[in-house]
Amino acid sequence: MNMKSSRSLKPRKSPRQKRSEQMVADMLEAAAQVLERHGLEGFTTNAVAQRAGVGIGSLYQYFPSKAALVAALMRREEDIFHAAAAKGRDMSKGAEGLSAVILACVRQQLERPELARLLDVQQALPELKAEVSGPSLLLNIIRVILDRPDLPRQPCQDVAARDVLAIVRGLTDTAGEYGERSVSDLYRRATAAVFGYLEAMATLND
Amino acid sequence: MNMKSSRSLKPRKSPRQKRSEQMVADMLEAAAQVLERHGLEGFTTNAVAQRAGVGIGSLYQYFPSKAALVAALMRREEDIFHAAAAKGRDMSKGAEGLSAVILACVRQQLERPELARLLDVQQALPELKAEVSGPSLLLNIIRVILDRPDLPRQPCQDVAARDVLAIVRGLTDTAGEYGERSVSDLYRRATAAVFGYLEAMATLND
Amino acid sequence: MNMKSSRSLKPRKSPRQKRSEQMVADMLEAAAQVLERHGLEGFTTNAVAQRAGVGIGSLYQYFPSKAALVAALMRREEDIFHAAAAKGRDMSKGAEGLSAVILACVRQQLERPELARLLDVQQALPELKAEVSGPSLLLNIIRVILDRPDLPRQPCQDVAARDVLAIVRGLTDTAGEYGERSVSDLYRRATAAVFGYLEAMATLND
Amino acid sequence: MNMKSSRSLKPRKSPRQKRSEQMVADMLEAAAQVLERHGLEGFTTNAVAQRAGVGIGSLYQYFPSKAALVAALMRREEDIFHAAAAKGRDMSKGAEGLSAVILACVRQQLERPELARLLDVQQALPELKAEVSGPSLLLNIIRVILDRPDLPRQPCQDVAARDVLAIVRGLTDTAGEYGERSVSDLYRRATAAVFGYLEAMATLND
DNA sequence: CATGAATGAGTGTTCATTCAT
DNA sequence: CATGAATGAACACTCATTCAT
Repeated sequence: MNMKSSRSLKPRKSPRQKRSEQMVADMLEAAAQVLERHGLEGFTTNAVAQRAGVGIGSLYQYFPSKAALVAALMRREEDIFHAAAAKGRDMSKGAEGLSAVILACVRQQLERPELARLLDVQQALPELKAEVSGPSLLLNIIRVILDRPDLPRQPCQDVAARDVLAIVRGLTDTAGEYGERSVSDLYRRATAAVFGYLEAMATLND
Repeated sequence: MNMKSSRSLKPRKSPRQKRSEQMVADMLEAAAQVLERHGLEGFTTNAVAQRAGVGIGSLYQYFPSKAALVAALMRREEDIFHAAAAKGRDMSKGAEGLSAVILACVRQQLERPELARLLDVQQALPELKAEVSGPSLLLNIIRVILDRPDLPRQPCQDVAARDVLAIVRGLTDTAGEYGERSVSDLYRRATAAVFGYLEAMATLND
Repeated sequence: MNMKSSRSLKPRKSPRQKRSEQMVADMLEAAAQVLERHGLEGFTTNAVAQRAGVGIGSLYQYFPSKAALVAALMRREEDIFHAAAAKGRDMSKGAEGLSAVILACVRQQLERPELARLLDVQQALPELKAEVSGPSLLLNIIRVILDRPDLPRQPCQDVAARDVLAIVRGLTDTAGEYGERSVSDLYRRATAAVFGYLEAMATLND
Repeated sequence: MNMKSSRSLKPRKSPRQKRSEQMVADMLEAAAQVLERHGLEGFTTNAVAQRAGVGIGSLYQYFPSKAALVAALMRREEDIFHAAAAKGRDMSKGAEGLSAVILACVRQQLERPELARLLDVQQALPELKAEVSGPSLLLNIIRVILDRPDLPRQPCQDVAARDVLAIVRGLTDTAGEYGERSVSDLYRRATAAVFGYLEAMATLND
């Protein structure tokens, strides 16, 4: 993982044309697959290019560096995620909204567990720290939902939101490692943990 | 991170003599420090040897590969951990025991957050997957504690134990990332999450 | 600087039409500017095309290779040069003629010092060695001038002509490196060196 | 010629031991030969290592970068040079001293013409500009010699010294390009040029 | 046994050149 | 013709590992 630093992580060309868009999408999917199948060790730019069926040079036309590729992949996953989670935000009942978000997390994780885990790891790399919006979008959504009146009042919304995410992430990551496949089962447990936490915290504060 | 695979990860020599024992300990601590201070990127065998004040050759005398070094480091952390957690197992009250384990986890994490996080990451490397006893020791302890009559009955003790650990891990890792320093605060939240989860799961099953 | 070898260095099309002529000129000037501003390191065909405001493909339509582009640029500089030097050849007095040539050299050098220096360097590339007419045109002019009766007789006109050029080149290149800007000053010194050499050589031979 | 920048150009280890010294010497000689035989194009770190009969890794143990290797090679040539030139400084007669220096230059150049020329070229690379002491040592020697009373007084010693070197460099480089082999012949001409210049400059100033 | 010089496969990245549009 | 996306050979450099001393 030797990436040249100090370089923009933005994709090189805004893919306006259909061709480019498709190419970028292909490369990202290839990156995702290489990461899943061969792990961090096998995750080389050349491998990604090969899997995408393009020359290594092409990859570098769209992503100025390996770090940029990883960042873009993270953004992609974020976006899928965010779309699902956003629905939760629009629900009037906080409990329903939160459940929807949790379900989205569980689904995402169980669909591509290795990918999710490895991206989580990468997020801590110095080059990526700032670049990627991080889970802040998701955090914001959760913060908003936690404000709904039907949910137990939390001592600190920020911390609560962060913890909710942390709990779900811990559960899903571990589930992924153990090869769990059942969405409904994991969903049930994650919900239990989150709501259990929220209630316990609310009680604690009285 | 290019490690030759298919190689035993056991230390090369059972360090019977005092000198050797000390050396191994020094190397492990050096590895821990390099990992903490310079991250995955800077975690090279040469750097570890240098920090330990020994030749690279010596390092390879005690650890047949980088993976073995990492494995040993994990075992070391495990052991520290296990010692603390074991006390929880010996308490009669399940709630107290579980709290003790949680406290140990939180302490461990907040003491050397980066180290814990990075080791977590490495745990998934194929070479290490099987080798390291994994969190199973800890898991066993938790399983035993969950059997105590004062704790809510769980549908499946194994899954519950795993989830408890996952929840704590998620919370502590995230806390580490956010630079949290307060043991008591994090401990309170982790306890809330775990007990909240256990109760919710017990209720769910009725 | 990875140029495919064994390829004609002649421009691909004799630019009969105005448009083409202009394009070739633009490209050459772009090449000159890139070379000056970004040095050998930044002198890439893509950079040249971009600066010229044309597609990289167009550049290759007019120059079959990077070497050909460099060769053409050399020829361009040669030509500018030659025009100035030719005036010297038409003067009746040898001393005046030679002075005119020297002045032309000095001017050329101080105007675009980096360009001149870098082209000098390239001249030695194997692909360019033969292709470029070389300084032979200039050499011829100097040979002719050295024949004028008012100049000291040289043991060997060919060598003398070559040396004269070498001396001027050495002085101007060095001056360029040191950032000299005064034409008159450098001109004075170059004249001194050249005439000093001619006289000394003539004396030597008596 | 893509060298990572911002890196010390000092050799990595001061070769105190015989082995290291020999190795460094071998690598430098290998670098010189590759540069001579294959030109700038073929001058790759791998080629140098291969010619030296060592692994590429070894090369990088002694030189932290390609630029450092080039710098060291320059210093080596400098030193050989300097030793020869220093003798000229110790002669009482300025004319003799200067002649000795010129002879040294000519010899050096005709011995390994390509090497000298290519190193001259590299000297202008940004990474090397400051690092290499440059011709300043030689310049200093010449400055000192020019002070001898038997040599014509110059308007500016600094400029004169620089010009003397420039003239010799111009002549020797060109001679190298034309494949000249006769030291005595080139020496005669270089002397003529230098002394001719000095006298002419002295006269000019009266 | 300790050492660290030596190794070289493997990494990220560049850039001259081609060719389908 | 003009274009620029695509290509891939080649490069500088790293680091896990070995082995002669």
